[in-house]
Amino acid sequence: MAGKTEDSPTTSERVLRAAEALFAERGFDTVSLRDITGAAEVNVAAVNYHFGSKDKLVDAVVERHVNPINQERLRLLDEYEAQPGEDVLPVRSILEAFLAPVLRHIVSGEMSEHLFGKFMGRLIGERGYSLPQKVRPLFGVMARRFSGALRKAVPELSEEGALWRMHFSFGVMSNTLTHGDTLQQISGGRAGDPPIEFLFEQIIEFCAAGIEGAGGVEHE
Amino acid sequence: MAGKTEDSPTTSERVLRAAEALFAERGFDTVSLRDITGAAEVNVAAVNYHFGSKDKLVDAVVERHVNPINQERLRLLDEYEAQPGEDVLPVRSILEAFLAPVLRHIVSGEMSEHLFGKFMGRLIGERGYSLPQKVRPLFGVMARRFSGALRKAVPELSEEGALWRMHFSFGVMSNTLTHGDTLQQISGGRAGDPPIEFLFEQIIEFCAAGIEGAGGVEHE
DNA sequence: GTCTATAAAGTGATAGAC
DNA sequence: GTCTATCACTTTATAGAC
Repeated sequence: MAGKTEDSPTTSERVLRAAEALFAERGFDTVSLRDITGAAEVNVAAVNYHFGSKDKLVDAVVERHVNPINQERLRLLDEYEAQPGEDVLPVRSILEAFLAPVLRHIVSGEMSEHLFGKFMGRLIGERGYSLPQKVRPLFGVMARRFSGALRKAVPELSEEGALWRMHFSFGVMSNTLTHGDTLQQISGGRAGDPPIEFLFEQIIEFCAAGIEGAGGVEHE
Repeated sequence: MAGKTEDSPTTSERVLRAAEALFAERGFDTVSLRDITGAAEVNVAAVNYHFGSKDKLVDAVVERHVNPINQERLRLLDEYEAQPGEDVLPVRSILEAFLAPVLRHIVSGEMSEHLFGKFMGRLIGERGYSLPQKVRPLFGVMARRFSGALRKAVPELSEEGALWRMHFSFGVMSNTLTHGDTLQQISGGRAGDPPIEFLFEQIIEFCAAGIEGAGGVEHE
């Protein structure tokens, strides 16, 4: 079921690739099975044959991109923490473990920057928390591991505070990916056109400062 | 066309209120005219009579919530800047002018926190930058005014850097509104259930630190 | 595994009576 | 300004031939 050669992709792969591009561009609900099978140049019935339903196809597309990224995030955090030398992992490294896998996913061309940003935005905006079963648990693990690392790095942080600050950081990344081009339009080009690597560097800097500038983080 | 009394809302108002709740809950494209007119308890034909089309209804709903918030943002920034005493408006105040109108919009019950968050998320995720004509110009004005204020407060910031940092801050707010409840689910309740006012306070703190910790913000 | 043909339901929009 | 009835279309999904 996996990749075969570059030149003769499986029918189900043709469907997946066409689907992810169309979903990113126009949204999960707006895109019809006919749009997908048309772009993939396969028969209308192929989707239901290979995936069971449109909903399951959506889940498959989501899983295909989100799980590898989250796994890589956890792997990187492990790797950084296992490094000898420093006994406390600095905030910047934690953020890097969190953000770099997304950057690599983009740069490696799994999906173009433009598409992947839109895809993430769609996923978050349209699907909200009704994420497929197969991607949900990893998010729980990540929340625990990353907020834990953060609390070691910034001892003043409560668990609650650490979780929310991770969430804030996720918001910065997600919004930048999804709507970076919006800023450029709104500002009439005055926001420049910084390369994605530079933007990620800026995000890490912004978020690290935000996290380290942690005051009281308990309500009441 | 405006509000009449509390007890006998206009047909078009019934439609608007039903529509915004449904759009927030389920997305612009997923909700049908029949869903809306059913919830509003008006006739199917009423939408086309009063608004012309479903698209125009969507625009009306968006405009109704977004424009007042943006106007209030600019008004607040004017007010703060006109205050004697300090000659440079601190970053925290700039962020407050940016965020407080959203908080007020929620607290005043124009739309509930839950709904408004989802609504913003939908708007951003599904509509992207194809915002209605009537709300677009205000965003341009805001980008200019707020990034200008920021550069006065943090002279090291380039125009580009100021715009991107405003954008980052917007991302934090937008993502928190839209997916605050997601964090609570992911973390298994360990993120607590902080009141919205406290969360906004935290966001301002996070973003102020992120903006003030501005290093080099020019690429190349 | 892939195709055609079609079922069954839902969509936005509108004409025309009241 | 509100209603019913209906048009023209698209949607997902599936049965059955090959």
